Amino acid sequence: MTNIKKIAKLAGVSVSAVSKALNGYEDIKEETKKKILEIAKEMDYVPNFMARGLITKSTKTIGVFFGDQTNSGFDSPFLVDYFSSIKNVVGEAGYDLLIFTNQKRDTSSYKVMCYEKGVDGVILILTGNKRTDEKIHELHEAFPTVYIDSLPQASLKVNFVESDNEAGAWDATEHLIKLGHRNILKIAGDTIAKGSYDRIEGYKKACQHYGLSIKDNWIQYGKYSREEAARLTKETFSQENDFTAVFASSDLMAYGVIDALKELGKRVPEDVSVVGFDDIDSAQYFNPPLTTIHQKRLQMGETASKILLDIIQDNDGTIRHVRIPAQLIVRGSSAAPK
Amino acid sequence: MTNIKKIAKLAGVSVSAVSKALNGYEDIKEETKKKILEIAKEMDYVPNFMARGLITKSTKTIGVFFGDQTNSGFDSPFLVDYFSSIKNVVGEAGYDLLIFTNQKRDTSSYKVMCYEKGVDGVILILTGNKRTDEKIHELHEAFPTVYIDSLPQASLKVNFVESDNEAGAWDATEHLIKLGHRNILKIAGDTIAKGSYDRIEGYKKACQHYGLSIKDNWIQYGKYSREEAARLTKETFSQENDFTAVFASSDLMAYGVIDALKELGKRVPEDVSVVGFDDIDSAQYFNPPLTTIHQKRLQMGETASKILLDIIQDNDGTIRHVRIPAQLIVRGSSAAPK
DNA sequence: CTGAAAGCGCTTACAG
DNA sequence: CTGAAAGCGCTTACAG
Repeated sequence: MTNIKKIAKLAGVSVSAVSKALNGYEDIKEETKKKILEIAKEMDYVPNFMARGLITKSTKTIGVFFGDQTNSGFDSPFLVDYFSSIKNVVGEAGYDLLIFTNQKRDTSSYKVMCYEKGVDGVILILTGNKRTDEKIHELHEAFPTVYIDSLPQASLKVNFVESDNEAGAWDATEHLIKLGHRNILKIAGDTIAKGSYDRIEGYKKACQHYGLSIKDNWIQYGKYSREEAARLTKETFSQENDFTAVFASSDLMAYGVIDALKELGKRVPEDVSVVGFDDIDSAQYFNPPLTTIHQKRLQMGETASKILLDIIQDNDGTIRHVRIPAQLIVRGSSAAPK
Repeated sequence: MTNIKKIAKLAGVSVSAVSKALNGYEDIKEETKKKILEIAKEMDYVPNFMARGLITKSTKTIGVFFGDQTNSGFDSPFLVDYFSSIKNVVGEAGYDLLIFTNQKRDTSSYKVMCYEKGVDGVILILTGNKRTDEKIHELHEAFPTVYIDSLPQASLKVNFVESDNEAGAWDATEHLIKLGHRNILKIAGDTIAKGSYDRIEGYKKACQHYGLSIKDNWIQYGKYSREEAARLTKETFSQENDFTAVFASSDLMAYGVIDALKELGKRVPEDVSVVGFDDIDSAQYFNPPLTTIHQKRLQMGETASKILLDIIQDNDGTIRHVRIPAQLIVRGSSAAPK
């Protein structure tokens, strides 16, 4: 490939002049500039981004970490939406995306990985079990960072965007209560993410608000796994058989619940109503079509990207925290109890 | 951040010595090496990858282009599987992924973009309408490149991995014929990709093999769009009403066909059988569950990544072309005609 | 307006 | 084994 030096030689000017022409500086004669640009074009000049980045410390690249966790790699139904919206916003602003996949390096520090690749900012998505407050905080101190969803701890002082999980869980629970259900089993997710707690909170508060008292074993932890949710459902129903509804903290777990209910010879929604959370693509096609809480993932990705671009341009140190409303979608898996 | 110079100073050695220690060279005293490594660790040294890349011309990064096309951005149901498998293979080999999203630059040349970002190799996925033989060929000459799926032209001399589309289409058609169908409408995709032609070929050849004669208007082009497929189905059925089966070149189009048939008051599969192609996630949940051709996308991504890593290590100029078998999955949308 | 020079942080022959 | 030096391709004060 051509470099700035060759162009300078051909144009009969200095490399500084070429650099200025190429970067649109004003203090250069229009004529000289034109000539340089012509030659550059003729020679198919492409700036070497590493040489440039070495000086400017910018690579026009956004780093993305995601999915160290079961059910949240690229196989997660959410990721597609997040990526698609991030891609658009960030792409329009002139950035490419660097996805950290290298497993040969020491992955104990997000910060170090970012230094290594020289990204201008970072988006963290569902970074799973391996995340810790320290890792995220260290990163946040060193790079413009936005966290999407699944934050380890509520108290963490980082920029982040999430669904309003508590309100969503409240709406799901209220929906069941208003249909007439009194005994509602909660299949919760794991306990590492803020969102998981919020979905339990919403359930508890709605029950309390409507005067339903919850027994200890009414909240079970299904690890966001279809199989585990099925197992728990069977186990819990074998101990206590008067549940008329189940509220699962994810659609995948709701599928597991329905699997189990079918095995137990219960019809959904005639015998037991089931509500999920997420509204993944297949939820509308499931049999029965799943009543669930729709997460506005595109909007979440978009919002996170915009915040990140803002911070990259001007980081005033303010911590931003955006909560996107989630929406109850009533489909065929919920109905009034008999 | 610390650099090599500071470490050299602290260790009381030259920068060359530090560089050698850090990169595991042999011609350095064990004792010196140890000391350097200790200090580097103490100071949280991270090599500057841009300075290194400037010299080594390697960034340990694989570039990915995808989706300039309708229905094939990150919103494509396939992409997830491709990415997930690429991520694993490439990540194990010590590479990160650079996704070209920047829309502010001139995107007329893949090659130029790759030079700009300094990637070590490239994977092209479903790069849609904007792709041309020249663009792809130019890239192939300059960088280790593998194309997955959706190749513009059969003749193109590039490394690529695809499903065996023709055999898959043959199997789908044969399945319908063996059920007893004689009048099978083909809703094909667009006409820019090799795979699209192959799926038509498979249909034609199977029909021919079993002595079915196809009329001209039995092959319609639905642009891989659910809506367009629905429109075409209604239009074609209004002209000719004796089809007992439809074979669509994608699941999304099969959904569109079923949408249209429902509108026309036809039951699937009782009145008309429908077979799709792809086996996207929701196909099994659709009502009725869709009979379709399963593409082994994970295997495709894996194969493409392995080929790419091979080429990066040792490019002998051989063009590799791998065809992965696709598999008929019989579900509820196909049955014998009445 | 123009160019010589320093420098970003590293690696790589090469001389000792 | 060790270090001085050149150089990767660029940008950025600075002097003229």
